[in-house]
Amino acid sequence: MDESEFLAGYDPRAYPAVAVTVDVVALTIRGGGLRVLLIRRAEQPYAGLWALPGGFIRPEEDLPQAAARELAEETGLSGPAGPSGRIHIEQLASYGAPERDPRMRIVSVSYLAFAPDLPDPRAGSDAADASWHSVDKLPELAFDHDRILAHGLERARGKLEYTPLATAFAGETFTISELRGVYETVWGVPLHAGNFHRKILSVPGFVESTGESTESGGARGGPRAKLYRAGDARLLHPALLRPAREEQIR
Amino acid sequence: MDESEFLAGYDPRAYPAVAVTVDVVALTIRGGGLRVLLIRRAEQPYAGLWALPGGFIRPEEDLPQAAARELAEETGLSGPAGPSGRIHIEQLASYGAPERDPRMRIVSVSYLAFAPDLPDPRAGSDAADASWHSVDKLPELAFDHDRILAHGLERARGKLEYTPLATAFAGETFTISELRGVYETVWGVPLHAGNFHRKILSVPGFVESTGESTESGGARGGPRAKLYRAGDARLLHPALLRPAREEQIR
DNA sequence: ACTGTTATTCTCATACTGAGATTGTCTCAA
DNA sequence: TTGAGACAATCTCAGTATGAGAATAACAGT
Repeated sequence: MDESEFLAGYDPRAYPAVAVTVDVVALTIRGGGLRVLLIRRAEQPYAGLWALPGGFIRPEEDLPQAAARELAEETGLSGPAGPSGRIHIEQLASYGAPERDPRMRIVSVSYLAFAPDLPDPRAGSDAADASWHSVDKLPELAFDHDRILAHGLERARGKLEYTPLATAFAGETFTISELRGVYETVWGVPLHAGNFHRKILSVPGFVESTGESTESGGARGGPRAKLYRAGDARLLHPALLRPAREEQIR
Repeated sequence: MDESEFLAGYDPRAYPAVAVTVDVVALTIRGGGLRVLLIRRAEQPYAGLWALPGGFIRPEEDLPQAAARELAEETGLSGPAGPSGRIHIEQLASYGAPERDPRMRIVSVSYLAFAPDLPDPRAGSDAADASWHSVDKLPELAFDHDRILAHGLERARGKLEYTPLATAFAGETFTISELRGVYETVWGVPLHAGNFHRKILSVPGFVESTGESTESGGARGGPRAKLYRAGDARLLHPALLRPAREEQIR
């Protein structure tokens, strides 16, 4: 059945109510680990459990706007147009199983956000608590948010392979080692420092030199490192692939 | 605002009505070209224009079910669980700009479907007409369906690179040349036959030999070709990359 | 039988990757 | 002040993958 025909013949209000929400998988790197923003639910159902930040779309806003607003409400930061200007937001997927919310039919459009070390969240008026959780030791999540989060993590890991988005987790300028740390943290595997260095500098447009170096060597020694900023490439070519895992292929 | 709080305090019916539809970008290869299933709209708005098949989700069905149903209604074929068993369906993205439908707020969850040479569509009771259109010469489309279709095409082209989905466009068994034809058709570029052959056979799990060959040579000559079927790989490693286009990278 | 087509296999030069080693700078603690 | 360890940056080398072209042979049609 086509939209227009439906609408021509029925009063929308007479149809079973469907609500649309956005849920945001917001990732950042803090304390050496990959973390996701979670809020503790104050109300039933799943009161007391942790959940992804999200909420209903408003009548006048587009989906990406709703996602940026929900994220801003929890972190105080805005998206690409905002003051920080360095948050990447992209649509992830939609979930609409009839029983995913026990009260009514809710279709959730999920978004994935990356950003460099974000500040502590401020609990919104509607959330009992909000904080960054290591993705390695997650609490039980409300609704199907565990599935959404797993999808977001897999997307983030994949995106590092063929886009320069790892730079979105780093500061304005960064060293090759810091960038390698981003990859190692998100992928959870150690990388060969020499090969990584060679690769980053050989991919056109990934990074560009600032001409500067760090003020001092590393905390435990080592020479000063050259500083880079994100380049103008939108896709990495050739891609920077994760070590292949056989179980992932079959 | 969180879902539960909203629901605890408000009657959903009092909120602005939102409707959720699924729209399907169904691709097949016919007549040597890549084609998409379109239906001609019978009703306002955009009456007479072509649009992607789609419609409202039903209260008891999940999103993928709704997509499979919409596709089946137009083609008479079902998805992976159906009799044909060879149709691939995956979620594409969601679109929810407030003004994308002039009558009310509609959020559309789009799906992408691939299948081998599908039969002519049967016009549903709700559509004036339905047919396969070459993606190279498309008519004007209703709503934002041009954008959705463009997204679907780009997704399909990308998926051929790192998944064995090209086999979903071919029959149960196929020759390496037929598979190459799928890539050339979807990507719109000629590929080196020898290198393609080497590549396909060297990627583990992409295809497996049936031990058979074609009954006769090609229509215009040439030896009989060996027949293969889809292998058990879910990801191609290493990937089969399109010739890089500089404009795509920056 | 002859010509043109196409499947399949090779060759070879170039590019990319993983693993390991080298060089030199820097921090820290004895 | 000096020695030990950490680390940035570069290099080597073998193995693997890719692009381009060519060779071989089986087949259809004339």
